[in-house]
Amino acid sequence: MPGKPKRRRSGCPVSISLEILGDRWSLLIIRDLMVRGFTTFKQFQESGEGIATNILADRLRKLEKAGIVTVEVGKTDARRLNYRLTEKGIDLAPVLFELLVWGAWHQETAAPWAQIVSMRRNREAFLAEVRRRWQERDSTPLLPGFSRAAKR
Amino acid sequence: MPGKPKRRRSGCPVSISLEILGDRWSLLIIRDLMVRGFTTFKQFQESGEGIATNILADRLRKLEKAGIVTVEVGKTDARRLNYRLTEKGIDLAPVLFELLVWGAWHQETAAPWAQIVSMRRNREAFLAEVRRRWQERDSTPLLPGFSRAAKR
DNA sequence: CAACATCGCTTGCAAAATGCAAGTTAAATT
DNA sequence: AATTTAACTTGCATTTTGCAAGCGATGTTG
Repeated sequence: MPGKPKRRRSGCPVSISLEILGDRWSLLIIRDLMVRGFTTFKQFQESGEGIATNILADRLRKLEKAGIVTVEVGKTDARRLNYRLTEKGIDLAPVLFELLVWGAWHQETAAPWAQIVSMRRNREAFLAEVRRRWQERDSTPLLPGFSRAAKR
Repeated sequence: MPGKPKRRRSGCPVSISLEILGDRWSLLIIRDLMVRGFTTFKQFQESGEGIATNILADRLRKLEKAGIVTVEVGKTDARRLNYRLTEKGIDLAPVLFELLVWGAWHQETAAPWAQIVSMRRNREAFLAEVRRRWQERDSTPLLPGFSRAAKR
């Protein structure tokens, strides 16, 4: 049952988390699922970050194997696959939240300052809202994209 | 002054954070600096995760350029370089905290369950303690290592 | 219902990052 | 003076990433 034992670097929880999430793309896909309301391959592809399709396919497969996302065939269009976060996936909200706050605080980003200050002040409310949306399958964007060529 | 403009994927704070931290090693080094009290190249090298020395050197350089760590020559031994987190670096504590909690919760790790429960309950106190230790240059380990061959 | 478009990939190949072992330099220790 | 130690660097093999093109199944259009 336990597939391949997959050699771990250590038993440290941080290290184990990073073996799944420690790359340039996985957490961005999760972000798109979490706060942008994306559900399809196409949307990730056009998210503005410029991920290659082979990498995207690979990451989605790995995230599914890791139990972070699920896929199901579209009801009305069988070509379309709908990706969705699992509970394990939505539990990454605090990680993404802290990454966002840290980046906005210490780097130059496109995020408006006032919004960051507000998010920091209302951390719990924000995270509750993220979870509520997930539970209710509400896929209206909670945060906007910040791509250089934001086609909106 | 702004060196090379370094093409960014987008202006999203999460994306920008991941351009610095999104790999398998950077956050582990930061973890070692933050809660294990490591300060030298040698210590990182022997941390049990098995990082190669060329990669370690590269990451330390990048983290320094990113303003996350500083280096200074040892007072008593001029061979020894002491690495230390900057304030920007210690501000990553919440990110690491959430990664640790998520990993311990959803994956099989070596972290004792009771300790995780306790950490979750006392998040603020824990983070305050991390910061206190940093300010006071207290480098006694706050959390243990979990390497398979933990030589302690 | 035939032609065309769209979705979610796969394939092939070049370029970059990573991993491994051995070597190097300057500073300490014996 | 010889040896050890710390912090790397170098060379090379392997792996991962990036880019462009192609492909099969499904859906839409005239």
